[in-house]
Amino acid sequence: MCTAMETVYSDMDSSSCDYFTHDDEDSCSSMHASSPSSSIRKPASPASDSQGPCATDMGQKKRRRGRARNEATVHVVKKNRRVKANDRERNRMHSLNDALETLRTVLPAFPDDSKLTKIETLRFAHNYIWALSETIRIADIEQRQNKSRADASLLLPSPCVIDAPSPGSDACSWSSSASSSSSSSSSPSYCTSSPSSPAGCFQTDVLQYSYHNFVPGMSY
DNA sequence: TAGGCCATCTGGTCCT
DNA sequence: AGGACCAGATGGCCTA
Repeated sequence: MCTAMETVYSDMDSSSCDYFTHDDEDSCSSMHASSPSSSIRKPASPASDSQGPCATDMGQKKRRRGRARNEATVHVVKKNRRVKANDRERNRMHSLNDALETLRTVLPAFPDDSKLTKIETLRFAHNYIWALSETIRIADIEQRQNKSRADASLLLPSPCVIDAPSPGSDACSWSSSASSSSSSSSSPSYCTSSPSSPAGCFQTDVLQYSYHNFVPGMSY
């Protein structure tokens, strides 16, 4: 980690970077202090400030030296601003990665699969949402058909048939169970439904499909 | 060793 | 003015 950073910084010192020129000896150390482990950076101490090119002798060339000091100050201000921006950007990317990691925990985990990459996570999440939507849609159609069949034949309604879909109802059982089970563990959520249900068969198929294929009509 | 993935830095742009 | 967001560049690590 540190070696990589050192390489980057050393390379940048030798490049045409405006903020880290060759006379900027402390740029590397200050950047190291802004590593992800510590956001506390060592401020420019008065001692190091006094070691500047114009700190000791403010004699005859006072005006000229004053201007040089101004330039140095502007340089330091720019550098500090850059360091702060880098720190914010790092934190922003970390929060983005945290969100991605949270998304991974919600997605069903398949055995012998290594960690999904970022792009795989996003694509699988898209497909997974599509699969869940399809499952709910199919289950809803199925439920309506059962109800109309029961009404037509004047038979007693099946115990599991409900009149109106509601949160937690059978029509939504898989999606809710999937979300609840996968939120607490990484076990495959497609095993939580009743295997005898056609929707259950569909959900497994559609989940496998969502994992291994692209959603129809989806462009990347 | 090439290629994929990732973390980080950087400068530009937009927004508040 | 400063922060958020973005895309490009760069270099390290890992794997086939």
